[in-house]
Amino acid sequence: MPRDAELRQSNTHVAREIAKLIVSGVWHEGWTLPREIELASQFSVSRTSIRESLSVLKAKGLIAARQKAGTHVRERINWNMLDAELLEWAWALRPTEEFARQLTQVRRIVEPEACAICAERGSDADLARIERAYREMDAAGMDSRAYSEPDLRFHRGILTATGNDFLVAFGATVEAALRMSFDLSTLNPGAPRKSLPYHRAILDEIWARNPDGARRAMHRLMDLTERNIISALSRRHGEAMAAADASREHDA
Amino acid sequence: MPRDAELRQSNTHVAREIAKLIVSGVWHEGWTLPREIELASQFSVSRTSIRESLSVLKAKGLIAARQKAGTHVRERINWNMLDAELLEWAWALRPTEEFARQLTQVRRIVEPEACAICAERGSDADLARIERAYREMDAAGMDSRAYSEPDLRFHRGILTATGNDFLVAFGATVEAALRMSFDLSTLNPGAPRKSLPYHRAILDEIWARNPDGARRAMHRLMDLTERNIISALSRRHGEAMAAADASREHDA
DNA sequence: AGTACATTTTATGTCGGTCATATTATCGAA
DNA sequence: TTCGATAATATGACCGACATAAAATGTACT
Repeated sequence: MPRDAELRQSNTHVAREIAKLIVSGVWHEGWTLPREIELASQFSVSRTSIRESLSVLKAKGLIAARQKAGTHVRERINWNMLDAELLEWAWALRPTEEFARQLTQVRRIVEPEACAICAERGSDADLARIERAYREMDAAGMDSRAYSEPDLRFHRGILTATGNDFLVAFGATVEAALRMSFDLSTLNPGAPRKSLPYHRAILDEIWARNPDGARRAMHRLMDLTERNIISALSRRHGEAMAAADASREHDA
Repeated sequence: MPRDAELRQSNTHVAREIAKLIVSGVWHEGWTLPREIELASQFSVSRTSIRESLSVLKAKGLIAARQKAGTHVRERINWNMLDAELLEWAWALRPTEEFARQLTQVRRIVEPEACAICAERGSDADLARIERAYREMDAAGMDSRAYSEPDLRFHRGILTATGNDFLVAFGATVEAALRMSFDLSTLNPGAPRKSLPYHRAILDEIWARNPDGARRAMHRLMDLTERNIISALSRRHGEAMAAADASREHDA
């Protein structure tokens, strides 16, 4: 369990907590955060650990430090929102509809084009890898968890097949989007599974070395994904409303 | 001078050096790097400083550490190549044609779409900001340095106007591409300046709230940029060849 | 011999403290 | 009032020790 192990480590935990305060806006842009010693006592860790946490957040563009002047929150424009951990934290801490909308919008821009490039230039070995991922998705049945993992490999496979390191790096964004879908799949069971034939269509176009068709097929999958996310979120919204009504009745 | 100040700081320097070894492939994927104590003596800094450097590289996805097992280079798929510093390092350390090609390819995918969204949804205040950046580009004349800075603001302005945090984060990639163009502008003076009317055309389409036109106009700018980069790189290649010939003559 | 379990080893993780450095803030003299 | 010297202070770097987890080794038992 590498992820859990990481979370258990104190510096990762502290980094996450501070990131939470920043991403949620409690510590807004330009804000000078408490001195390292004060942070250390607030989080009950040593100054060394605080410094390691801060250096992680510095690396992700959230904060910057200057001697004597202190450490301040950088403006959003410098935040590396395409970073894997930051995406994970942002969704886990604030699973908003806005986040989902924006993430889906970026996927719609990047993935169809990547898919076209893959159809044009992907090696047969790349395509075989994607095919394997597809078969595992098919074999997963209705288990969202078992479906989600090869699904990510399918999309990462396409990005990797482009041979473009920056598109490969975009895999972190896709991963975040799929995690989001997975989180919402309890509200909309079976929705992921419905995407299987769309994946088949994409793969067929790629095998046929048809860039335009591949782009369109990926675009249709993005449409479906967007519809699923929106309906899951509105359902969540509805449940929240119902819960509020129930609590009002209970109060009365 | 925040950038210079940062570079002077020892942990940033060490992080850059180690990143160089990893990005250039000297320390390949899966490689277990020397123990922290050994790194400390190699780089003549304390273990504390090494640890801060490593935590930066961990944050960027280049390496991962496990107690007792050591620290290893993660596979490329986990590298956050869209990170601002990593982009800067990668180009500074290995200014290859492949890097330029890939970076340009990603811009071609993202920026035209962002431009269309900007034309559709950007606020008048957003557009005014882009207009101001354009005017400063115009006023910069033939000075590449003075032209480059508002150029970045122009493109960042479009990304910001989309209201999408992930597209905003893509600004780091655009920044890297413009820095690359600037570095190559000594080989191809005046090339950046030729892009001015293309920027005007983009702005006109955005003001006209014409998404399709804006997308096409941005696409034309990307075409021009790609041509400029390729010609500068082939010129550099030619100069390298000439230098090799000269040295051969000298040897003979 | 081979396997399951306990023990040792070791590299990263955490701690507290000290000193260095840069930059802000303060104070004093012209 | 302004400019320059000085003091205060928050981050940056260093050190040495101990904690922890996991790999490697050793040991007992089948």
